[in-house]
Order: sequence, then structure tokens, then C-alpha cells
Amino acid sequence: MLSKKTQYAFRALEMLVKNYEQGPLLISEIARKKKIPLKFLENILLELKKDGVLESKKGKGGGYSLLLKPSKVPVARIIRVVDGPIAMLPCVSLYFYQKCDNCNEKHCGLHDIMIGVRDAQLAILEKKTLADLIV
Amino acid sequence: MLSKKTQYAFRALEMLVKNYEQGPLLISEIARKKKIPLKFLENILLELKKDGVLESKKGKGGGYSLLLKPSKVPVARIIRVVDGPIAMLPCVSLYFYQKCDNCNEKHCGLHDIMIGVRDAQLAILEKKTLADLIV
DNA sequence: TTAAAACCCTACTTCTTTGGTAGGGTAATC
DNA sequence: GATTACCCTACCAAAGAAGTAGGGTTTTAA
Repeated sequence: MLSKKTQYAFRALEMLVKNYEQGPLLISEIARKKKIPLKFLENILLELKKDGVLESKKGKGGGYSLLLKPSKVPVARIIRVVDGPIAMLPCVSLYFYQKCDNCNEKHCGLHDIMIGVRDAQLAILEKKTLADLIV
Repeated sequence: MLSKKTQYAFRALEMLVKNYEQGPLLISEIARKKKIPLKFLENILLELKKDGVLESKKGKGGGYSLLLKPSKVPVARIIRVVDGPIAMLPCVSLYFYQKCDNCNEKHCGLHDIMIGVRDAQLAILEKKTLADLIV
């Protein structure tokens, strides 16, 4: 399951997508409208900024805005930044790979199954973008 | 990510599948061979028994064995019993559904995306069975 | 029939992650 | 130069994951 933090991230991004190229939004405004704890949201937006998805402007008239075109940011990217691995096992993760103990990947049925699941997930999550958050 | 507990479950099931219709296996034997903490494994096998996947025999010569034909038990079932929901959001889970706060499912892009992911996952996890654990 | 084998059950502990709070620091702009 | 608004560090509580302890109960085979 995606963490609550990640769900907050998507809710915030939804607002930012709608406001794309129309100036920055205040953290406080997003927090209020989307009912996200202010300081928690601050932290989330900061992470997304460090990853290059968002940009921010300080001072009066500042705030956060989307740096990239919504249709250029896959949903998978957001999940990886905020939540971490997408795969169901460490040994099949592309970005967070870890060898499993006591499991020879060459002869592990579970491994093979989870590779398939991962690819099926990514087929969607890499294709769908922030633009798809708006219906 | 699947919990360690679930990974233990699959490793144990692997042994039980290989021994299908050849008598019961001791918890202690499985624990030793698969390097799973004994008491922890005990708990896992008990859950699988309560779900009807395994059966057990007490007393001397007893142990655990697979109750159902391996090819009749989808991997998804094991995950749900031991780990819980498969879906990435509570509001798209088939077996553990929960409404999300502040999200109108009719007009939620994320919801739609995650429905797609869930279906893609299940297409595999409901088709693959315990028999596929053996390669 | 009885003792040992082997599962059954409850409770507890420890560690990590998640979700959230507090409070001040720093940069930009009016 | 004061105000606005983001930036950063540290901390805290609750929940879940992982594992431990220890005794209870049923079965079966000698």
C-alpha cells in the first residue's frame, strides 16, 4: 500500500497541475484546501523539489509550482521519490534492488512471478503521468 | 513490498508443494531447512491452516501438509492471508476496501490509475499458483 | 495407558517506520 | 528593512513488523 504521505503528495500535485504555468501556490493554501497537515506537507513538497519535479519561490508572492510539464512526469517517479520501491520484492526492484537471503534468483519461482508483476505495474505507472491525475 | 513474514510463507510453501501427497512435514524441519525462526513459522503455518490451504496432524508422525492441489491455490490468496491488501490504495482494494477521505472516487484520476494497476497485478497473481513456485 | 511428540494459543518484547509537531533560520521581495 | 514564505533540524507518539517465551492440548505409538 502507498503511504499516507504519498497520497498527500498526489493530492497536492493535483492542485499544482491544475495551476500549471499560472504562478506559484502557497504551501498553506494547498494544506488548507486539501486538508493536509501544514508542516508535513512542507516536507513532502521539499522532497519533490529536490527531485526536480517542483520549483519554489521565496518571499512575498512566492510558493510552489510545477517545474516540468505534467505529461512529462510519470506517476512512477512520484511514488519512488516519496514512497520508495514499487516492486513487491527487493530482489526484483529496479531502483532499490537488494539481494534476498537464501534465494537463488536463477531458480526461484516467486522471483519470476514478481518480475512479471513488476513489469505489469510499471507498464501503467511509467505511462500514466501527472496530467492523468486530472479527470 | 511484501513483508518478511510473507516471504517466509512462500519459502515454507515451496517445501510443502514439493512434498505434496507424500505425508506431513515437521515445522521444525521446515524452519531448519529454510532458516526461518521456528516460533514465527509456527504462527504463519497456523494462519495458512485456518485459511484452509494447509492441514496439520498432531502427535508423533504428525506435521503440516498441503490440503489443496498446488495448481488450485493462486499466489494472490497467500498474499491476502499473510500480508493483507494487494492494491496500492485502500479505495481500490477488492478484499480490504476502505473509502478514502477527501477523494471522490468518481472524479479521481489517481483512483482510476490504481484500478488499472490492481487489475494488472491480479491478472498475474490470480493466475499463478503454488505450483509455479517450483521451477 | 501413558509418555512423548507435535501442534495450538496467548502474551510480551524490541525495533523500525509512519505520521506528525515544534521552532527557529534564511532568502527574497515589496 | 520588515514581512513573507520557504528551508532545515530535531524531536515525539503511535502503529506495525519481527521475533521470543512459555505453557496447554491433542494425538498416537510403544
